[in-house]
Amino acid sequence: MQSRNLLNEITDSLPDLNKSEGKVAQVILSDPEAATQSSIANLAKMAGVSEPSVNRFCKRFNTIGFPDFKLKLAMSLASGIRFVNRNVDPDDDVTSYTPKIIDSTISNLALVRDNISHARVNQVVDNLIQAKRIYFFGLGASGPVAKDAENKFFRFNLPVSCHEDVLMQRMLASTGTTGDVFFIISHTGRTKEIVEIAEIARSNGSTVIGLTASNSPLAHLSSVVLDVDVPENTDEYMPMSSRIVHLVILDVLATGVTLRRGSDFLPHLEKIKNSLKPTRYTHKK
Amino acid sequence: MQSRNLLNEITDSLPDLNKSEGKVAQVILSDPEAATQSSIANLAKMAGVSEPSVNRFCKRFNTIGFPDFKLKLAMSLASGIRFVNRNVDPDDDVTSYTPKIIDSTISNLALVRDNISHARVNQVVDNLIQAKRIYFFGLGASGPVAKDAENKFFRFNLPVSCHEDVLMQRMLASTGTTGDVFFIISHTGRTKEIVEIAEIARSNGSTVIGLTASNSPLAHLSSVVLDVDVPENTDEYMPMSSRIVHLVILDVLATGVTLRRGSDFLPHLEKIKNSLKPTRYTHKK
DNA sequence: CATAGTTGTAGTAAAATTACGTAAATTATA
DNA sequence: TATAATTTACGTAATTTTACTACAACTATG
Repeated sequence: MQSRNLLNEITDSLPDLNKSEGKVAQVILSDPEAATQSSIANLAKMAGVSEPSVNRFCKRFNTIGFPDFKLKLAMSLASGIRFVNRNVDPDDDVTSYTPKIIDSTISNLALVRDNISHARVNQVVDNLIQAKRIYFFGLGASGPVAKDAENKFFRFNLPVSCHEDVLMQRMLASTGTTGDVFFIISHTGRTKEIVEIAEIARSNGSTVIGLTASNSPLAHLSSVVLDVDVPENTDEYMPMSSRIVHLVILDVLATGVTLRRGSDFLPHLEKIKNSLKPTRYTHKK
Repeated sequence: MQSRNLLNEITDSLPDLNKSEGKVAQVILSDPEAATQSSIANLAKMAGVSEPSVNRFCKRFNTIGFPDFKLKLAMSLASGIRFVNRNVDPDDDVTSYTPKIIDSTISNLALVRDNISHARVNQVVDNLIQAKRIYFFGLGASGPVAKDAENKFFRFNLPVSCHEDVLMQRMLASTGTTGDVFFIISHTGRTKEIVEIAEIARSNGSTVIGLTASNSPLAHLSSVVLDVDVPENTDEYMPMSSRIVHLVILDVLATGVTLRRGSDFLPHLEKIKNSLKPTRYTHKK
């Protein structure tokens, strides 16, 4: 599959490689940038193997040959995945931490793009369209995400609301019925309150959609899970970018709903857009 | 500069190219993907020029030669910029609109990464650290962004608050003084209410930081502007991704503040993190 | 008509790939 | 457990492809 990242593929298949291929992998992984610049002869020397070994190594990863391999490698690097491990350093200055943070966000988005289950997305869109009511729940950092979701989805003339208060959430969950959709957003999927609320909602026959970490308690409880495994921020300096990923997934869902509604629905969106015009200063020429 | 995108560079320098170089550019721009795959001989034939012409073309763009050029080109493609014009289509299905939306977000982030003013970021970090009080203001879609910012910055022991209510905003702005920072988030920078509020704040000697579109009324009024020009969503199906960009910029600022605080401050962040532990189900082995 | 700039031809150098043979490792067998 | 048989891994050398350089011819411009 073209979709996955070449660098990851190499790392993953590291145990399956034989001796000389292993050496090649080592050299490439230790400095992928350099690898994209070097010739096959040079790389062979670096790894202490023959040129054909390098060539065979390349072909193992579904590339035509060495030049094609370098190309794919360069693309992997550019697609941002490389920055996964480039953490912010205590003595970084603006010029270095700014791109690092943006790149790490980009890299997380790229990961989601390549791994998200399209079937699940479709299923969630189905659920949202057919819902009698939709509740977006989130706590802490997911609170603003839930609010943003409300802001997006009310445009569809769907009965949406958003709650950040555990008591409200609990009450609503316990009065929900079949046809109600509880869309629960949680980075960890382990917050006790939120998990309990999901439980209550399910027990009343409501649909629970979890936008959360896979294999978390919330994920197991959900009717449909959109699982997002953004690497934990072990580094104190790295911001949590699961919020961003969650927001973008909500964008995807909103787009799915819009498309499903068909073009008849566009005038309605237009109307909402226009309603804001009088609140704005017009553009000057 | 290495930072800019090769495809853009080619497009921009299109008028300055001579005849044969122009032909080469045409062929490459018409199908950059193909260009990265083809040999110099093939590309020369495609463009109807000689091989050295292609080679000269490559060198014009600060590349060592054709292979290096292909590499850089491949990287440009991978960095996501290509998707700028790939809009969602009414008959797209999940498998096509999902990557389109994520890619367009990525592309916007990449743009910001390459164009954001580091000096301004620094200046804003300065302002935030020295602030007596910080207010985050946003309306509509920027409301959740402001809330997210509050969620981030309260961790720094800074006196932050967040307001989405125009009346509150107006009152706070009018009672602000020197040393107060009003951080105003607005996609358009043209919402009358928000612009007026910025005006009031400035007139009282407060610092106004605008996270908004360049050349907008709000941008002109601000003490410091972080300008973000995410392409307008002319397409009905495309979600507005300036929110995302705003959030990531706030991540950058938060990181800036953390770093400026120095390592003495890390235990404090750790404490906040730990305070959430009892609310979570622990990970099972 | 001269000169700077542009383009192509032909030769050369470099790089990558293939084919093949030897060595190592694995498995089977005595 | 030793050894033969077979597979797999690896490198050498030749071949082919690819890219680059030097130079010559052409074009346009003053």
